[in-house]
Amino acid sequence: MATIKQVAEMAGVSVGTVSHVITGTVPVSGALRATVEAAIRKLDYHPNHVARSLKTAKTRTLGIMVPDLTIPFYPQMIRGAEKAARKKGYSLVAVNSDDSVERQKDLLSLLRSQRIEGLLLVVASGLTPTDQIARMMDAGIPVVCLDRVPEKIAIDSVSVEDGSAAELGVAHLIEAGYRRIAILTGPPALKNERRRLAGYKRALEAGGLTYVDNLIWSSQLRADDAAAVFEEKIREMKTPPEAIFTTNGPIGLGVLRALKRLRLRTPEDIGFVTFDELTVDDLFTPAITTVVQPAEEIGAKATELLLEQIETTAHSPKRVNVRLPASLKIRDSSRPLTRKHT
Amino acid sequence: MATIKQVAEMAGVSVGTVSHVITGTVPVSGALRATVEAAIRKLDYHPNHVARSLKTAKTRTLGIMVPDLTIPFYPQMIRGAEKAARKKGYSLVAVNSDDSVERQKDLLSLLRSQRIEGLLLVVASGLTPTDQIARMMDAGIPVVCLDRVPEKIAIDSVSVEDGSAAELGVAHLIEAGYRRIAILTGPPALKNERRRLAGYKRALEAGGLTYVDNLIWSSQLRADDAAAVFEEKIREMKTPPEAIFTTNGPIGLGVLRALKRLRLRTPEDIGFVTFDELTVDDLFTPAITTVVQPAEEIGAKATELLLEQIETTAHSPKRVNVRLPASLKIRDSSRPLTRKHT
DNA sequence: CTGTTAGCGCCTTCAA
DNA sequence: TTGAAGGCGCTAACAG
Repeated sequence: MATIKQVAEMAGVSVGTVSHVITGTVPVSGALRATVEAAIRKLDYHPNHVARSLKTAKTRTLGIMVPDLTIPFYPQMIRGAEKAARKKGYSLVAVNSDDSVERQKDLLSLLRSQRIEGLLLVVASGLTPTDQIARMMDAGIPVVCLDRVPEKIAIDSVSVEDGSAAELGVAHLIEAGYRRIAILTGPPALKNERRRLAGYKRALEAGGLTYVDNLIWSSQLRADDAAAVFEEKIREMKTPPEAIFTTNGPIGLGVLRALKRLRLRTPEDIGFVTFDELTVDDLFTPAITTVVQPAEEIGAKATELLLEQIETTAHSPKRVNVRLPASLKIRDSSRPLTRKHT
Repeated sequence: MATIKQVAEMAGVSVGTVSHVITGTVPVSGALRATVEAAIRKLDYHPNHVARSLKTAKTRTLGIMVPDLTIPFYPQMIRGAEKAARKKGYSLVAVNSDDSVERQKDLLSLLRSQRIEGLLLVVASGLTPTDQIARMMDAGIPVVCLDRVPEKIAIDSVSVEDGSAAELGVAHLIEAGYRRIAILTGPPALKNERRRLAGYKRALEAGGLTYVDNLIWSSQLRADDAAAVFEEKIREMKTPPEAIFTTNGPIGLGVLRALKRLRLRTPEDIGFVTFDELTVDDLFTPAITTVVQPAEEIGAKATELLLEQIETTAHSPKRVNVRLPASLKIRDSSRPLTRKHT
């Protein structure tokens, strides 16, 4: 690998001059610039970011940590983040925590060693060790949380407007004539899940319905778990609910599997609306009505926030919590109810 | 950010000693080790990888470039690569080229500046500028290609066994009773596509069928394009084929869309088998029979190959081209034909 | 075992 | 506009 010194030699100038033409911070005469550039090409020289970073104490690298790259929501988010970062000349190093607090800890440490200048974080779903994050911020590395907003820590965040997004979905079911609407959320330990539940309640109230505790269920964030919980609940009820609302993708998928096993059709036997797209295209059935999060926007917005913090030396103490609106993609699973009900 | 010097000071030892306890290359007495570790914790010290890399000329970082993070195949591949890399203490920086040769060029340059020690590459689908890649290898940075195998360049690669994978799918259709089987491939410029086409032909021959040119179609690698080509072909034929085989996911999706628009059902009106899973779960219909590539394995195997090259200084000149077998996931769209045919 | 020290490649004053 | 030189944080000899 060629070094700046070799380039300087070949061009017959000093390393300083080469550095100047590369960074463009100091003017260099056209003639010299040309010889230098020729040398760069001839040697296939690529400035050593490592050395540059050491010198400038700036890596121009951001970290982004997600729980699972294979959940479609996250690659979309990453794509949004990457676009925003590149626009400002930053690179992204993406890591996935497998939703494990342990791994998250290791990776956080790794990212710090790599001297990322800022972190986009989707926290792992266990009890988030806030001290890890706090230490990062103490060290002057800005952190913006996405999607999941951790509690007990003042931190910038960007996520969907949980409450109104859930309201959107549930209100739609009510409007379609469904009355006994159950909800299956993720762990109540997650703030987002609680806010989605709150949105559900608000929608019911606005629709003149009262919520009953035994229609409010929760499970872990895995499809299998959700399927098991749902099946059990349905089995132990005399009359099943008219519709089910789920607050995220994996759980929605689990419910769908359970429905199949229970030989229940949607919407014929039960109405269904879920957070997050369950499949990649509209042409598959059952066509599920979904509350769609603006994944790319979330990634982009979070990155902008992060870069702002990085680039303004001023340590602004005010926390920003951006909430982006969701949209509703209406499909078959929430078709208006025609049967007679109370 | 604390430095090694501060740690040394607090622990009352030399930087050398601190370095020794960190790297573990030189034994340090238990007592000193303990004080040093205490200092590290107290200062929240994280070794500066940037400085270390500069000194050792090793970044322990691999690059991986894919055309599109939102195609499910690639995140799976990345996951496999990441696991394999982490096992050996390497990190991955993932970038996506948007399938643009231009962007690929920029990113290759960026990765070189970042001093990655090896590259896992899925080439962008235009005319791959092999010189870019060649220069990389000349610079001593090993490259392993995944999925798409570029031509006109001797390079290690890991991908599915294109030919036999296609054979698998087509033979299955034949066995199910289909006779006039059309194929829609991606651009013939891609070697993989040509090999899949060859597999199709082989399967036909083995089944005692002859292939006819007007049942061999190709389109760009985008769903829209595939849909358009398929519709046009179907429209201009007097008798449509009994089945269609597509050689990758986006194209398969396109055909599915076209079928819907044409009001053709599968398998009732036309049998259908495609490369790559079209949806995330089995419970959606139409349930399409697919040739499934071992995505994670491809990523893992490629990484192992790459690391082997990195860690053996010996510049072994022999090229390895690993081909992993695909499996067939049989679903409804290839149900045995019951109608009478020739 | 422990300490000392010379760079790794680059950018950035500072002088010329 | 150009060149010379210090030092970023760390590791790897080497010396003690």
